[in-house]
Amino acid sequence: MASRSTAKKEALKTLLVLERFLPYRLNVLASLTSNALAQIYAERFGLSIPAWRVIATLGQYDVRTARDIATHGVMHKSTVSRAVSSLEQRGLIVRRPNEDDRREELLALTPEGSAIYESLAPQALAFEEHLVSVLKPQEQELLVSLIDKLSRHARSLTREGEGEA
Amino acid sequence: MASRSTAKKEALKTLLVLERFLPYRLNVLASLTSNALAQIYAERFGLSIPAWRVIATLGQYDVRTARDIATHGVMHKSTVSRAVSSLEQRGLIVRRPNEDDRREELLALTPEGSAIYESLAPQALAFEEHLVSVLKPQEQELLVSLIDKLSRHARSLTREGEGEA
DNA sequence: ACTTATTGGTTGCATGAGCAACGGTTTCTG
DNA sequence: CAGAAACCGTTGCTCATGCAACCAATAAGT
Repeated sequence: MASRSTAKKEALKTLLVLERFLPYRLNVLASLTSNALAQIYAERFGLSIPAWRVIATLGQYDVRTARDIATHGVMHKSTVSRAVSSLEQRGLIVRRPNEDDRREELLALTPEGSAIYESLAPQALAFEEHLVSVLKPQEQELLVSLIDKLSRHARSLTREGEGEA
Repeated sequence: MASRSTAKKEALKTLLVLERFLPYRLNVLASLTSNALAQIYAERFGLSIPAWRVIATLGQYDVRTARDIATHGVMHKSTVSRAVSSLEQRGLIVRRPNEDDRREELLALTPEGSAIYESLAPQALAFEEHLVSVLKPQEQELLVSLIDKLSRHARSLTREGEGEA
């Protein structure tokens, strides 16, 4: 399992160790947590990640437009659009045209949607707590502050602050 | 922009603040860094994330099977399979059947693949360095150790250690 | 040795997401 | 006030990806 240091030709030297590469580590960790979390909202409620983010945002803010949700959840507007359609079909949210600006639609959770939110949010928080329970409270704070600092910086490296899921 | 605390019915209370939710934060940060990094290997070399991981792994280990790469890069085997096909077509890697076990194929970079690796890896490292330059060296170490601790723990919460990109 | 289970890798299928173009509205500008 | 520009949201297209079924090869069990 070790490295064959001398191949036929000059062995190319190891420039980068993937497991130590920060973007890789971040992706792995994000994937792990996303997947674990998805087991909650996908298996139990049939929600996709975007759908879950829509619900979480509406649970947090009561009423928002699709665009607000996209910005807030760092999702593409088409992603949000489809998630919203699907949630509406399932009767979890309602859309109401904004009479002041008829381009946009105000979205809100239905009672059924709220019920899901109220059931899901505590489970999500419990998961989070369980996840970070390996860290000391002090470490938890530190982690969050480091992540935020990095995120702010990373945002400035990309052209914009848009993105995907 | 604040919360309308008293809606028609009982306003549902905010249970979860998305921006403070760790899995969300991790996803945002991972997306930001992935996208920024992808600008390097996608725009300049036309590589996808899986392709880049294959190259990085082969650059690191010289010779591996597809399965090794999948495990190592936390990718699905079908993802790796397709990435490998595409890289082979482009002449960046070669496959050689393992005579000892003819189910598997040994993969290695071609000179062209190595050239890309040798050009790309330093750029990736430079990007990483630039990214973490907002953190003090001490903070960088801390971040990595926290991430690793969390990753190990998260892995134990999922059924397996497989995943996606 | 023969059957059965396991493993490495590929591929068809369905889903999901980004992109870009579009329709309908509002705002900005002259 | 008319035309251009910006903006919200939708949709067709394409591509990436996870899943599951599958083929070929090896290992395990009897």
